[in-house]
Amino acid sequence: MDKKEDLLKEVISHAKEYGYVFPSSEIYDGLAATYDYGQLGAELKNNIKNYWWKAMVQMHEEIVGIDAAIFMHPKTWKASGHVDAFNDPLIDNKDSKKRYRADVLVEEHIEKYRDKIKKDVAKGLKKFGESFDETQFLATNPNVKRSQEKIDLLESRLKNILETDDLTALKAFIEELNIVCPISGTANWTDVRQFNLMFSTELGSVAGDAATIYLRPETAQGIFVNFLNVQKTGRMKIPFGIAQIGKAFRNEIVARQFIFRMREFEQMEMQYFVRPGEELKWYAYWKEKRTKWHKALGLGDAYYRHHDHVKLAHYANAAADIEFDFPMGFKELEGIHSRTDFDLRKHEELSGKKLQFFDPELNKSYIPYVIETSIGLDRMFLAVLSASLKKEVLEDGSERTVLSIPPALAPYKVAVMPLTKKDGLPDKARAIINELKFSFQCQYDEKDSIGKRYRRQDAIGTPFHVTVDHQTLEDNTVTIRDRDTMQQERVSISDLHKIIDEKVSLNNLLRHGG
RNA sequence: GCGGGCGUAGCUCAGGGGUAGAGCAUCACCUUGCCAAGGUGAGGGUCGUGAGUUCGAAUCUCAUCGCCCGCUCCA
Repeated sequence: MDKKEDLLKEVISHAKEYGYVFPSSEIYDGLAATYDYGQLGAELKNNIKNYWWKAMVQMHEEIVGIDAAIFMHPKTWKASGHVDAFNDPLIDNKDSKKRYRADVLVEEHIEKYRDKIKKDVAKGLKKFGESFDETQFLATNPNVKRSQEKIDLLESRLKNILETDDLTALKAFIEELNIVCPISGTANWTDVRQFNLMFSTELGSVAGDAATIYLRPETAQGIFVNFLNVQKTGRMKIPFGIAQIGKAFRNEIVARQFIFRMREFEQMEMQYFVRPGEELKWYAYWKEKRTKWHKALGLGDAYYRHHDHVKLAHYANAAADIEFDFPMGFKELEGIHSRTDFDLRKHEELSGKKLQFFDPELNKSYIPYVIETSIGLDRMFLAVLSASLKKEVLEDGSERTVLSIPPALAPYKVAVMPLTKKDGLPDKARAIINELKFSFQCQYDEKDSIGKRYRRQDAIGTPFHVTVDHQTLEDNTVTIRDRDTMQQERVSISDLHKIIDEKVSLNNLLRHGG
């Protein structure tokens, strides 16, 4: 465990040291759980986006991409369920220091009465044997009736309290029911506090005129509200998908673990619209497809595992996570959800617009079912970074730090360096860069010993290192060093482009993971 | 929010009432020339912030702020 924590620390400090990720607003002592992507981080992030976008949009003629606004009509969040489902009343037990959802505590309390009824039924069954009529028993047995009345009463009171958002009453209710913490066994509770998971802000510059709107907590809704626009203008036929990359905002109660859980984060989502009844087929299809996309990167299959949800969100009828072995252990990297027709149906209800597709084969209209693939870009970034960071012990016993980022994602593709900064070698190196820069992100470095420069490039993850030496001036050959094997090869300058392109091009990735 | 840890140079840290230190990094020059380790020199810190004690505080006291870790939510 300690080892794992240290690993995350190493990733964080490496990320900072080499310009991948900086703590946000650092000169003002930082802002909790907010990070800025630096000069190399921005490149890596863009490359990841690119790989995703091309694999999803470019490789699928039935998928198109959009870029919806972060601001959306407030009704959107009413429809999606975020307004109701993501306002959690929380309460802490002062003795055990554990935090609970206050409404869940009450529900669990109510559950006890349900268990009691079950026990009574079991008793009844035992007593009456084969002649036992459960329906009649439930309706007539005085114990059961008493329990049921209690359940009904408590449930309606809870509903009432939740609907009025009366936090004081909720705490009083918990105290009245003598609910205790399962850990400490005490009823020493803090006040109930509301945690709104959505960030609100004001739209409209004149005070008083302003309407409260939210920063989107997920990008998916931008796709759903545009379902009809895209379907009609793109003449899309089911099944088809809409992809989007964009920021989303969640006021997490606790945002932590570096860029794994941030309040401002970026999602890469695709909603795939299918015929009702065919959703589980497509769900399986996308689960496999997305897994392939990940594994094509070559970080190692052992880093991935599936986690199928047993407990499903309010909108889903099947859900699985692709989990990644982060420095903190296996955690969710991507979610594949079968969202049914929940979202479109709700939007249809609240907007009054018909969000359906006329299927000529079936000769009828229906609200499509949706399969969602949703990956956290920042998490993907962390996955790539943490799996790539290695400390190697070389044959001679010395150590090297290498960032073996998949070449297609690496910020710099090639470093070109003169062996010495004399005899015109720098000019020659510059000349090579001036050709390569049209295809690749290049870096020039002439400072320090050549060995030191190699190690610097290893540390930032540049896959190829080209060195110009005196022989270069005679026959136009250079040495090219492979970051991972440290092997060098002497090649002609005119072959450089081909050699590098073969390895850093997205094409190969897309062939295997697209 | 609660509990724990930590704030001294870009990084890692030492120092513990008497005017700020090391290693690495950075920059310049010299040297070397294919795997981070040569030499010389330079720049860089109101010791997180504020108050108190003291002749004197980076050091002691109090407060405050920030960051990190854990706990319930999620991509």
